[in-house]
Amino acid sequence: MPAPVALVDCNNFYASCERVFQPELRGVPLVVLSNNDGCVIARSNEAKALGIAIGEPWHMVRERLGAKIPRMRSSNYTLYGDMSARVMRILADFTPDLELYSIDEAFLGLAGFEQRLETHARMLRQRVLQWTGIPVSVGIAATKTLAKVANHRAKKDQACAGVCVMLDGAAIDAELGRLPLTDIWGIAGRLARRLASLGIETPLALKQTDARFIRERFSVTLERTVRELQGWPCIALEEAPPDRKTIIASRSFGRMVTERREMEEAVASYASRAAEKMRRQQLAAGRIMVFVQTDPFRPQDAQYARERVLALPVATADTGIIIVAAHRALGAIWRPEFHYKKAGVMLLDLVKADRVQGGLFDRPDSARSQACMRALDKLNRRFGRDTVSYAAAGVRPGWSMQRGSLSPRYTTNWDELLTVGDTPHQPGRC
DNA sequence: TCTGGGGTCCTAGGACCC
DNA sequence: TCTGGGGTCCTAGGACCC
Repeated sequence: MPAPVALVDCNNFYASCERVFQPELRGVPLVVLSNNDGCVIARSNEAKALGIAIGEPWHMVRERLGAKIPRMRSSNYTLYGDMSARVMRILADFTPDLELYSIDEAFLGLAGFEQRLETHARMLRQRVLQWTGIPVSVGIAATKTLAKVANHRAKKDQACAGVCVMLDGAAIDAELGRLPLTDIWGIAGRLARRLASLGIETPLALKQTDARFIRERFSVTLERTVRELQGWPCIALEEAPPDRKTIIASRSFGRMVTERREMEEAVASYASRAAEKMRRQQLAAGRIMVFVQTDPFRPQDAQYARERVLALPVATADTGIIIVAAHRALGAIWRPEFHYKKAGVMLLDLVKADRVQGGLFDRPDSARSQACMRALDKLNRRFGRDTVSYAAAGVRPGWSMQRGSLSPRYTTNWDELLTVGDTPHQPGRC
């Protein structure tokens, strides 16, 4: 019998966070909106009852509900991150085996608590509510996938009062027979349709399917889901979060961008944000990708979407270099004739910074550092303001360079890269 | 001049998660 | 008029190199 695992999930997390500090939002329909107040990303129970869907455009909600329009808040990720950290610190008091799964969810290994699972869970729930004001639901089962199912039940079934321990075989099967396939972790619309076409229409039917058959017809991932439904843990608790493999900074624009200069500023700021995130995680990037796209919701406009990947000469966490490289990548895909709705910067091939044996700057007065600073100056002059500060660019000693330890495929020429500021755009050339 | 296999990289897209 | 952002994993064709 494997140790039980709990999934703790904050109810309507973003909406609940807003309510903690704004009591007038309690008990009324409330939605939290995405960037530019574009669409709904969180709903209170009262808003769910109005039939508002996640991802529904805000303007459509307003049109549809007219006088019954819910309260709304623009999203505030700083607040949510802070509240999340507070909740997670409390959870850590309830188990030594904690996996922070997302901003509002955590898995808890409960080895040693087998005899008092329910009371333990109720204490946890009570303390989180009392100390943070955030209501949570707790689902406990033999595997992560089943803990998700139990959590779902804890949320939906009033009788559970927020906690559901699901360890009894008959009770599990009854629940799995009731749910749609898409309520199972890892199964969305496409997979559910493919399964249904084989006569597998409920999680219970999936559980009773031969796992090897599933691996052959689908994938090893879905096979794991089957075994997890059967009660065999296949997805381990990951207490130390794995390092990120990519970091993205992107935004939809509030209005169409048509000027290259405007796009350059946007991309520079995304590059800078992505690099900051990366340095916070002690990582360095081997490649950078920049993408731009028009508005797919305007079919009457000419559509265009391109991305350009650029290998950096060495893996680096240096904001200045990232910005210069992003600028260069943008030059390769920019076409003046389109109206752009979105752009972004992705950092790829991330490696531990301490294994890089150096980002770019061995000494601030090295030739390369000087070249980079000149490139930054050029960018700043071009944009007419301090787009990139040296401090933000991380121009400082602390990384010593050792080319020999780096992958030989990072062969881009720095001198070429750093002249980006004044090379005119040449189609097809990067 | 013709033949071919294997490997990596780039670009693009799909499916899933929160 | 108004349609999110940040992730993971996988697939596939073509370019290019050896």
